[in-house]
Amino acid sequence: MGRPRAERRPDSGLSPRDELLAAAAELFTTRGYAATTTRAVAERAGMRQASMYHYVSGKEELLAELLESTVTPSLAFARELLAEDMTPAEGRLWDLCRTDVELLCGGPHNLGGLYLLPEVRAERFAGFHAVRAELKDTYRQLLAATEAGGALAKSELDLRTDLVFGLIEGVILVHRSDPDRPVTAFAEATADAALRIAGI
Amino acid sequence: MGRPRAERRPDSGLSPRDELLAAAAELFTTRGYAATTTRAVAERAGMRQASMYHYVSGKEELLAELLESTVTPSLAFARELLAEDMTPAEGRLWDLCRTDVELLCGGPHNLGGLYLLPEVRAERFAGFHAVRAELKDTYRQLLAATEAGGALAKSELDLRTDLVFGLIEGVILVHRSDPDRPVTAFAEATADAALRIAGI
DNA sequence: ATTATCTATAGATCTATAGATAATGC
DNA sequence: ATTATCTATAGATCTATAGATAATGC
Repeated sequence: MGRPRAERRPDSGLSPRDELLAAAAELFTTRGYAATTTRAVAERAGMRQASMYHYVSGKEELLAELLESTVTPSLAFARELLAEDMTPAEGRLWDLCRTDVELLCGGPHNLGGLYLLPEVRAERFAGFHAVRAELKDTYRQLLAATEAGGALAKSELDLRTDLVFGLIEGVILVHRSDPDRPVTAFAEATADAALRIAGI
Repeated sequence: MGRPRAERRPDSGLSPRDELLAAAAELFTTRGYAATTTRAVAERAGMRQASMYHYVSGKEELLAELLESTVTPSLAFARELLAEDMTPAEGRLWDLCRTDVELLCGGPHNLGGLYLLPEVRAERFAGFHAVRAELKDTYRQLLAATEAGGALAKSELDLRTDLVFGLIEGVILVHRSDPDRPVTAFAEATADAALRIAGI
């Protein structure tokens, strides 16, 4: 109900809010955040610019929600893995790496690419940064639980964590310059590489 | 000569054009390209907004020039290394990785971070992409010249090149989240990691 | 009556040009 | 006379609000 839209389109199945999020995801990742106007987002979602404000307070809210949606599933999986303390840490770390690469490269738009936006550093997105820091800490803990990692001094452990985490996030850049690469094999190869960096 | 500036400042030693480039480098990397106004760039360079147009045609020209200045030195060094075909390729690859990490993390602003800007994909910056592709190809050739690399099938060689190159560029992200890390040790550790990924 | 949408627009930018001005050089 | 700079501004945005409208539900 409510006034009909000016331009009717086939039903996407998504709620208007989700249509806005999907439109924002595509535009933010391809054109950038600042370069994307509220009009562009609204129109791609099938409504007029002003109608967008019925669902969200503005662009910021869209970016904040998209950002969190990229890390939250990773963190959930990472925590599951961390809890399984009877399986060897090596295999769990490998699983985490593979899954993260698949999550980063899997979606329709390069959602991980949102993390590259300079605006993301703003205080407004502290929530995202907190979740990301937790995810990184899970990497550190898994690394420390491996046989090779258990022997490391703290500073060396931190360094390896940064290198492994950097490799995984660097995947966003690789994916950006070659979006059509088959994901599964690439995710496994990256996980292999991560373990080699970790010293396993 | 010419009319004096409205606000006098201590001489930086740089030409006005270079002051504009330096200002743009800082603002583009921290706030992003689209979010940076011509006024912000000009004013940080010590002149009024309109005066900027006496030196450059607009923001695009600044970004194009900054981008090329980040890869050109890398490529020059990479080519030197490629030519030294009596020294083992393993050591040369390590040198290239180390030097690139130092170039990416060394400067005053996170200049490598420019590469993360979504706007960089535009056709306008084809020159930069060409130079970057050449640099990546040098990585591939060095890798192929190593003992481990010589045995690889083409697709496997390409994959390892992507992983190594991804690790190096991923360093931009690591550097962004921790800009104060001592660069030299980090560059060496990253080069070590790159060789491990390469299978050496 | 409720509500999802629309149209219209005020106010705040931002870019790029036009034309004035304040130095130096000849 | 030359030139690096300035001030002023036209034209083109873009955001967010105000208020109208066209559906459905009761």
